[in-house]
Amino acid sequence: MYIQKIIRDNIKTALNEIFQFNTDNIELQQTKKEFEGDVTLVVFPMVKELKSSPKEIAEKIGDYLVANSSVVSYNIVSGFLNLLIADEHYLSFFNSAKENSEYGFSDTVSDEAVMVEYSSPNTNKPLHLGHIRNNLLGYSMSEIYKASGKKVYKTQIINDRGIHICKSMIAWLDYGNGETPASTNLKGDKFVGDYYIKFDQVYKKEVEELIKSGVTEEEAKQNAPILLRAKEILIHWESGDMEVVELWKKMNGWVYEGFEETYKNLGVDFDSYYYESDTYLLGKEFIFSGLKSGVFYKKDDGSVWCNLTEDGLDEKIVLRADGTAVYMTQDIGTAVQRVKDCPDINTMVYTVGNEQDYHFKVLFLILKKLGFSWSENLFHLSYGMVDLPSGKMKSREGTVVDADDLMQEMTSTAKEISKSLGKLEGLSEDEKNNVYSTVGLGALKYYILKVDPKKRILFDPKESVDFQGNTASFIQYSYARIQSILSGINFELLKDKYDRKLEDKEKELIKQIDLFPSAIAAAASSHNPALVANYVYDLVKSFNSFYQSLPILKSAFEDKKTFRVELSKLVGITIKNALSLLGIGVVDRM
RNA sequence: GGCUCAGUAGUUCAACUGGAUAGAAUAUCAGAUUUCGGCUCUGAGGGUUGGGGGUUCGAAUCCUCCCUGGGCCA
Repeated sequence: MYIQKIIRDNIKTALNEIFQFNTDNIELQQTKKEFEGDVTLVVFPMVKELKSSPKEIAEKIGDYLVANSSVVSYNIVSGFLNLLIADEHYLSFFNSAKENSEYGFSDTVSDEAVMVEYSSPNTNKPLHLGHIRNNLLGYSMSEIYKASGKKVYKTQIINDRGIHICKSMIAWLDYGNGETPASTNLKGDKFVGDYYIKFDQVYKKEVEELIKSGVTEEEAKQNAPILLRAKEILIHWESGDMEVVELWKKMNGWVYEGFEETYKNLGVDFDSYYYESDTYLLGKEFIFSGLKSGVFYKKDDGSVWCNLTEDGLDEKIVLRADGTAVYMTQDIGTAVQRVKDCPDINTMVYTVGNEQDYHFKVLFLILKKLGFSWSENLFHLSYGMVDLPSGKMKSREGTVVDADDLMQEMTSTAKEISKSLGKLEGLSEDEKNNVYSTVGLGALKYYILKVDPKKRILFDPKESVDFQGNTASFIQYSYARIQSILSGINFELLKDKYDRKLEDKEKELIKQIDLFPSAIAAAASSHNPALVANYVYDLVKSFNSFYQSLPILKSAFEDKKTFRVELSKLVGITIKNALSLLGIGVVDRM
């Protein structure tokens, strides 16, 4: 049982008994260092309701708590009630948590599931830095939901159809000479991506030549021969032309192999996959039922629209005049399909960049108007762009940071640093490589996840490999240090009873550990992994302060030493568990 | 033009979603230690929270006008 929760309950009873007042709005916070106490109740919010002065209310609650709970004393500073909690309370919490290697994770699983969509790439080019942020956010949120007791489905929708893949196809037909990823020793997604680039080069050249021959720029852009042929392929694909479909399958297959490798390296995975080629025709049935119920209306040209002006938005097209689907149509259909596939879903999270904020606002509103019960619990996990110092990333201009290259770079930087520290003697080559990638990728993941998703990140590769400061390496290092402390301990000599007053640093550390579950809950409800990242950083700082001022001796068998060793161990478990929610691993030595 | 998100120490980020004197790291500076400077400790300075106005016991946070930047929509 967690300390803050117990105090919260105690205060509730106190309010009920003294004032016959019931509320869930109890504002607790950690007491600031300058004041005496452990937990602070802010009494201002109840002043109005209770029609009494803050001081009077605080006194009454304080007296009640001292008499009826583990609060030993209190003080009041202008409407802040600072409560001092008995050591035994911390010790009993500590005793119940210390052997639990799953500490912090919920041990019950809700019947209701949340589906998290992330990654969702196009199949014409490799994953880049933007996808990395997307994947890390999606994966991390999934793990955080799980830890908070939710059942989770991880999924993605792959944009496998359309003109972009046809461009790669036509370029491969023209210039591929029958080469394959295997024959060129290239990763499948890179291989296909190269033909997309090839297409663009040829296209630009053709446009230039057309302009020289006297055609206007606009016309040239639309009528370049290679583009016309790509469009033709798309039409063949849509009519189910066997030859085209086979080629399409083959090339997408290469891409998927490449993607899987990247996902594996990044440490993310999925429970299911949706493909646009399966879903792009979905959704029309709901347009028709929406027309009947008056949610949508038809314009003279036959296109179908949704009027959202009453909700402060504008009108939105949901079906084209020729009866073909737009993105909105598909997304409606896909959402319904997902609930059909997994009936226990009651929440869906879409991890998509903030350039689509408006799209999702509209989508959620339309689903609500169509009357789906689950539409109340849709969330767009929107994130800012990852910029480079040199400017915005554009796939055609070659300034993208490729996901695989970046991961490789991070790993080799970690290798250089580890080598110069030289603490990995005696490990096998495999073990060493594991350390390098855990540290290198950890640095990347933490650097990205510690930032509020809404904000844009200026990604400076140089700075990201700076291992000083608020970084994963710093946290991983603390974990490794704890393991090295534990490795010298004879656990059979340890005592299991501690009868003494806690020292400040010890208490501070226990308090910090105690906050882990609430950090998870907060991260889950605000859809923000950065809260977990900041939590673990604070924990490590508390630990370092504890570690520096209180000796932890290797031959621990006295009360004090035993206690500190076991406390360090629990800190290690907590760090490991918290990092795992961010997809970051730990190592015993580094 | 309309909508929307962001703006916090020199820099990168926090601030438990309205709570106490806005905190860390990094950079800078000053001490300590010594092996010429690097590593490690200790400490200091650094802020009109983009700007003005409002709401209340209390505002970085909420409302309202501007300014700057990003993104959508025509």
